[in-house]
Amino acid sequence: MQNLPGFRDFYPNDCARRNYILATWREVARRYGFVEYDGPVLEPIELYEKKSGGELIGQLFDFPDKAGRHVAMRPEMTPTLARMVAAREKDFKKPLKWFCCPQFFRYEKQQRGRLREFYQLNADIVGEASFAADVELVSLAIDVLRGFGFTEKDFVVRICDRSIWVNFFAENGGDLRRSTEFLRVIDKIGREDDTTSEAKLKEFGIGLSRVRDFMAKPYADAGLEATLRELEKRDLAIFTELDSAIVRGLAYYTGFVFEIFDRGKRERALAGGGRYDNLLSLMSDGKVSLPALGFGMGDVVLANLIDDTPRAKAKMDAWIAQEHAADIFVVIAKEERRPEALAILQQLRDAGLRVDFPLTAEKVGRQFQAAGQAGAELAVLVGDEWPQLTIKTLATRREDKILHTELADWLRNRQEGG
RNA sequence: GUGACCGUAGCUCAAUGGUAGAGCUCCAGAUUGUGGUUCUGGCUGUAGCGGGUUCGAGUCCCGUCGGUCACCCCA
Repeated sequence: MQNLPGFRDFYPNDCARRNYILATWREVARRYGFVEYDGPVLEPIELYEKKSGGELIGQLFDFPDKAGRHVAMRPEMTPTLARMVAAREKDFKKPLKWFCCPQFFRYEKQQRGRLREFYQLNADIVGEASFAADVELVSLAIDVLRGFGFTEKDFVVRICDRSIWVNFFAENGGDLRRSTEFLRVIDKIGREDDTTSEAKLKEFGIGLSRVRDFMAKPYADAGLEATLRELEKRDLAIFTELDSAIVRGLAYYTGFVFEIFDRGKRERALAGGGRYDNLLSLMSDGKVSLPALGFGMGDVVLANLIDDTPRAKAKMDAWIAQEHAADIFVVIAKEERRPEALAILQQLRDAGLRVDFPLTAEKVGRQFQAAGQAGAELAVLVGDEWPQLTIKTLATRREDKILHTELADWLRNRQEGG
């Protein structure tokens, strides 16, 4: 039996890679004062129909459950977050700084950087309308990537504000009721050929050349200017670029938006997000109205970029080696001493050390080989000299002989000595 | 969902339509109480699956499943 397309088996090394990514996400998010939350993996389909309907539904893993409820595997977190916040909004001091590392499911044809199952860091700030929240969120996204060992040479954050396009639209005689439609056309300009874009823009009475001119000159409204200045104060401006072409495909974004790309342009977007000040009100039928913003960063593209970037790869490999390494390997040199060796083993494990040993009788040479493969620092050899032990430091091959009753003290001294 | 290319050992890959191979990994020995190197030997295949053409198919054709890439979409 093969696994389903777009779904992954996580063998120990794959699992370690995933854990590294999740651990780094969590570590940086906590450094920023974000707290972790989570919700159900399975939701009623209505939750996702509410926000946009139509196309989104086609990419859901959805099915009837045994009671006939129409349910869907979660494809994103925002609707769940909106429901959770709406239900107990008054229990939490604003602004909320919440993050989550959920596994998502989307029925799409997989290719590089896109599977049917993936993890995504989601970080959201709810209840703060000021640009300071925009800066905090982008800063978190940048520092997460720095946490993986990336620098400004590896990625760039392209930022924009949808309001500059809404203003442009109004100044060019556009009907503001159709501004969302207009933004969708702008979003696609880079991906569609010019004749298609030209034709679409004609519906709004705007020429492609005028749009191109607007994109070409650096422009920022007052809010975006403030955001950029603040990023400079945090020394994070080197990671960012103003880019009028970033408007994001989703209809619900209301202002500040950003996307993060690798400089080599080999991968899909690493992350994307923005402000969605009206979404909570929409999702809660007007019950709760709070400004909000957030971003998502997926593990698949991120892992590709880590593999492509030697500095980041080395950092990950070091973490994994550390995570998997045993502290001590107990070598049973005389099988008759196995009971004594097991007592030592238990004593060491009780002390919180990671200790491995041969489950069945093995040649000493093979045991040392296993010790090396386990990444152990020390081998504790139990054999003929009992009650004396031989402790071998594997990296230096140095050997110390001590009484087994002195083992705990010996280890303590070694640790204190550095 | 549409299109292109690909599918041979656990992994990376060879072999004009003519008896399925190599490297790595793994296992064993050289070395009966001291590892990573080296040397020697060994295991592994329904050629993704199902049809067809042919004296003969890993090779050519069709279908199907899976993979990769592009389109689409990107919550």
